[in-house]
Amino acid sequence: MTCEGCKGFFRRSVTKKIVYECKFNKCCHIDTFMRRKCQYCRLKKCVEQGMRMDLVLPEELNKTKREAKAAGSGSHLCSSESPNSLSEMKLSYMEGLSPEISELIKRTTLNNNNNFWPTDADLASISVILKFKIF
DNA sequence: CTTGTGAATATGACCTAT
DNA sequence: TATAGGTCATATTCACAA
Ligand SMILES: [Zn+2]
Repeated sequence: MTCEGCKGFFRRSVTKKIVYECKFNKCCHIDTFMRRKCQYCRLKKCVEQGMRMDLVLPEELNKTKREAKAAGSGSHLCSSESPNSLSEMKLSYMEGLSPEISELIKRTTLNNNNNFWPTDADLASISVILKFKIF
């Protein structure tokens, strides 16, 4: 649940993978006025309040979706290299990982119900996960 | 060092889609 | 119906000339 402003801000931030920077101490007070003054702290608060980046359609997938729609009725000529599903896309990030890490990621993000999300303890035990852009 | 101006970016209220 | 992406007028920031 969020306002339209933060909804748009969050979506733009995630899809474009923008990395903001706080000009102060990463602890700016965010309200309807100040939210426009520090994007870093705004995004930080969005996450703190529970907004999840994994609920934003990754740009790469969104692109194939748009292309499919733009193609109109004739759904031919679809020789795109882009992934056709979230699972397919996430799998491309699995290459080169140890089987243990790979399995852990699969179990926590690919096949299970939408409500499951790793706890801080889970994340701490697999800091390697932070390397993935999609997170 | 101020001010004006137009381009580039970001925002958010409203809309559409599933 | 709930929630996510799309739209685009408006607002803000930026670059640079005067
Ligand atoms: Zn800040």
